[in-house]
Amino acid sequence: MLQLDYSNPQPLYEQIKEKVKEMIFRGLLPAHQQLPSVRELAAMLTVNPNTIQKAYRDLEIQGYLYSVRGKGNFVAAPTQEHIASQAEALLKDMAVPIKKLRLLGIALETIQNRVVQAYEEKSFSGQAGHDHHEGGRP
Amino acid sequence: MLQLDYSNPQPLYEQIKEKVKEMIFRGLLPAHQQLPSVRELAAMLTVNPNTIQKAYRDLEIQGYLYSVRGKGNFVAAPTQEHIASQAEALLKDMAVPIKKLRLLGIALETIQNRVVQAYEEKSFSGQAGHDHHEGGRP
DNA sequence: TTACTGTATTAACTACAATAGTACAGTTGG
DNA sequence: CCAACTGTACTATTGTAGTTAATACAGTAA
Repeated sequence: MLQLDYSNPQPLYEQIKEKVKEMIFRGLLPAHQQLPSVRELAAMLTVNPNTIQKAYRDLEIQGYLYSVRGKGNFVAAPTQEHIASQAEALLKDMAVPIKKLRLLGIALETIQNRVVQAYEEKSFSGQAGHDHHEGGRP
Repeated sequence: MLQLDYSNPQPLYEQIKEKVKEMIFRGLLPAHQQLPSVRELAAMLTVNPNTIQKAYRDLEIQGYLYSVRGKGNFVAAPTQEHIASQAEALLKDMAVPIKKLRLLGIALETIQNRVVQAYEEKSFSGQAGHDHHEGGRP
């Protein structure tokens, strides 16, 4: 469901953020769905609760979650504005490699073909997990 | 000519590598052109010689430079194979944001429009304000 | 020889990522 | 109320990467 890669130089909390965002985008986590508690998810991933706390906090700041003291963390309702700003950031990211490719003398058509290819490709970490609701139980 | 950004979280040696690569791609540094010595460039950028050494070393490993003990560092002659592998890496980089954009529900056409836009844009590092519109499509 | 080149090594300092432990504040159900 | 859960905050410690610093060694050339 949420697998961490310790050989990845990317920080654990960044990996967690990515996974949660991806699950939200895929619709696996509907709006107002409660997330595992900081301590619970930390136990599931065998990382420190502080690491989860940082991931959740960042996601809250970025507008993906909202957190309620004493209750938990919940998926935020997506706004059109939020999606647009996320898309804009991603489109901007693409500009850098494109400009480098032009400097390398790569034709625009070549790039566009790969864009279509990437867009149509079955995406990364492909398997859909199943929903498993669970209460805390010692 | 080669300006470092200390507010950039990217390591100095990475910034230096990027700049040198860019100058090579732009043809400002022809093959076999001698680069500033490690100590000289370090003095120019007011950074430690070790930082320059690391940048040069990485560029040598990546095939951009060759270095001769006692003489200096020189721009390597570009090979078709080298360019192809660089291009492949950049194309691969583009795949990640594209897949995220699809998850966001962004249309392929929207992405492609921005690809064209980025490709045709003149500016890269530093210079802004010059909106030299060239070509364009009806 | 002298003065330049690249190269290697070690030490120290800083920042960040992560763990560990503790403490406090708010919610909820029995 | 109380116990058990939630989020939140803080300090201390470890490990690693980036950077500076200083020194040394090896090859080239005037």
